[in-house]
Amino acid sequence: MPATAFDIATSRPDAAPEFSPRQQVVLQHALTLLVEGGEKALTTAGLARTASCSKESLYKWFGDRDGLLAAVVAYQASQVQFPSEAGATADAETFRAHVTAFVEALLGVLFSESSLALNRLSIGQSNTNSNRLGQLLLVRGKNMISARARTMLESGRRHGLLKFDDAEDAYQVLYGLAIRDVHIRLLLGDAANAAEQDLNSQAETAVERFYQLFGA
Amino acid sequence: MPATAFDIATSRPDAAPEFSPRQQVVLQHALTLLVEGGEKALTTAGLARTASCSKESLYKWFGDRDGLLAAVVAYQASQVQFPSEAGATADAETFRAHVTAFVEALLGVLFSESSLALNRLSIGQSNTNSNRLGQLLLVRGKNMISARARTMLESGRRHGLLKFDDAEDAYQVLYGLAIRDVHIRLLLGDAANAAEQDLNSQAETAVERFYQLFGA
DNA sequence: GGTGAACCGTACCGTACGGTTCGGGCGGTG
DNA sequence: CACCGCCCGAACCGTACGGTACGGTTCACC
Repeated sequence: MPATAFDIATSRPDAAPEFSPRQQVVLQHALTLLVEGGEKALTTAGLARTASCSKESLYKWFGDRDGLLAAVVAYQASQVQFPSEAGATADAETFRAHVTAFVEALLGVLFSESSLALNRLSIGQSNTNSNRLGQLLLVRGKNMISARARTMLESGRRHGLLKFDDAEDAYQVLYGLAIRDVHIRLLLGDAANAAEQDLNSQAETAVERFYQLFGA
Repeated sequence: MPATAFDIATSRPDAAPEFSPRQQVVLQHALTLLVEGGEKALTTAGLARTASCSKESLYKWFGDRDGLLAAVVAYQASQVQFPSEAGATADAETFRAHVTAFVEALLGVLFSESSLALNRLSIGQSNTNSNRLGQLLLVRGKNMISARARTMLESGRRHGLLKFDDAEDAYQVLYGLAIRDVHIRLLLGDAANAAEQDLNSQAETAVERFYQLFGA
């Protein structure tokens, strides 16, 4: 029994499921279908036709439809990469620039069509299946990012650039200042306005306010 | 043709669809089914059985299943009531208390099981049906609340208690400070931790930070 | 008492989709 | 060449659900 849904859900978050190239191509097709038409558009027959594979292979690789959905989530999560923080706490200037870059990358990920599609999918399934998808997205997505953010903020605190008691709390404020209600509006199908599409200036404004609250 | 889905979607947001008492009972049953089991749990046959009505009546009242979903959204939106702001800008103390109460009410609504269920439903449908549900939720829910908030904040500015350029921008910051990532986590099926369930203290912290940024 | 509207309960139909099975093609290996 | 594993394409099955039709009941009104 190869990489089935069960393995994905229970494996360590940092252990990549290592889909074969062929499987990754299929998962990319599945993701495209999801982005275009939502969950209803991702049928096993439709995916088999689009990806030129047989339904038999889909069931062999992913177990069942839920396993396929979980695999899509895991696959896209593995595609997301954040800029590394190679010693970016040199001085106040570069640290703040680094924080801004982090926020901009966060906005870029959360507002991307693929992320929105998978969030929509997971949210739609969150009260069924013992909520495997939602947990998967939280563990492989949000928690990874939040961990990265906390270490970054704590590094700033150690260098006397920031002041806060709880890094998680500080990160949540930064998140709120940056995202506001844009994420939920996009999830509901609303369109971002011009200002909200300028991720760089959005990030700078958020960081500016964050420093007003937590700057040393 | 009575209050069909089409009427609901195109009618003015402030024109209540005026469901009959019998229909409201049925819609309440539908909402309960949604809260308990998500969209999949709301089948026409299941609702007819639960609410002791006939499918024929459902289709007569609401047109089709989409119309039923839209009616549930409209019904629950009409149930949400915010505390009135009867001259609450008397002095700085009571105004700030009023802002805090508003934020607490906002948290209470957004984190309620019915609101979460309807947001999940609308988000899950947001890339189908020309996105009627999402727009409905935005217009009847978020926009109403945001309008209330803006007038409140502008009243505070007129009285010299707050300082900002754009009321919408200020409200978004207040929203972000209060909600952070809790909403999306709850939508994904995560549970709120102890601190996040204390809506009052959450609201006070958010307002405290909001005043640091926008207090006069 | 008669009439008609509203409604309930149930049976029914068509379809879409998840999941299985089968025949056949293709490439590697002894 | 024979065998075998992997896979494609297509046909097939069972079921769940949206939507419709119909007989029977209640009740208001004349």
